[in-house]
Amino acid sequence: MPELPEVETVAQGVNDRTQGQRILSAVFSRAREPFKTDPETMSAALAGQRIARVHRVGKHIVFDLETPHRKPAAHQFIVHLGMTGRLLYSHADIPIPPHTHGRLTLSSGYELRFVDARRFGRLGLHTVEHTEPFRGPGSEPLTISPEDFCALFRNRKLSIKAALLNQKLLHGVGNIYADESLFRAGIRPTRIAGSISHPRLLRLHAAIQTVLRHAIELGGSSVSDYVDADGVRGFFQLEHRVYDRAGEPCRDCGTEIHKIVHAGRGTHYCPKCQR
DNA sequence: CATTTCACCTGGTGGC
DNA sequence: TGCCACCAGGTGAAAT
Repeated sequence: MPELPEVETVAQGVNDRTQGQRILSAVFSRAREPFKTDPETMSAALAGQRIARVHRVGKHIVFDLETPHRKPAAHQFIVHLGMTGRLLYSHADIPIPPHTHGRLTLSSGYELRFVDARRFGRLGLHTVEHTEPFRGPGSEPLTISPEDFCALFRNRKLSIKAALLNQKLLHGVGNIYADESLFRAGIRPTRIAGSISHPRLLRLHAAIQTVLRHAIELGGSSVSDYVDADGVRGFFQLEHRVYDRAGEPCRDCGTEIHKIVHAGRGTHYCPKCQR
């Protein structure tokens, strides 16, 4: 499932391949609305624009656009991959895969295709005129200061895992990286967030940044069917310490990794290393 | 307001 | 081998 490292990988790949290209046309299927903006409005807003830059904000892929005269466009194009969404940079001759809900035809003869079997992904426009650029719902895990990070959890009565999954606090961390970060920080996922000591939270801040950076270097985790803009899988799943390792020995102490359902999600931890 | 639960969706998987 | 119930989880709405 695409979380921050996977979204970062896709955004970088799309930026490398499409920066500077013009969008000749944009078409979106009407079937059952994976859209925050209606398809006609999006098509009209995107056609003829030039892709100035593609980058990541939280789990969102953000397209900065320019008009043909290189002036900032009125909108940013926002893509959220949900669970199974893919943004594929494919030559127009390549057959269109099933579950393709959107296609941007580019000046290079290639297309950017939004493919999403489970339809949890979303496409939309963010209006830039008269307002600020898209900022996402929460703070950026890779740039938040240690003190601001600790303040997010002060007096919170929910578990640290539930807090990490709440995108309004920290955006970009999902189920895999929450479990992996908590293992590396030695924190039980069910611990009440507000009860964790300051030094331990600082350790979590560092663990999250280390894990996310390492995962980006390896192109993300391909646990279900995640692939990047070129259809290539990531390798961070080989570095997982707890996620999807229920019953296997902890790499640090040999204890069996436990799996429970917590905060509505499969939650993996080492009962000895994480208190 | 803060927190928890649940529906959405369908391909892959495990059990028989 | 084949079939089918069930699981996976990001998000937002509804419930508590």
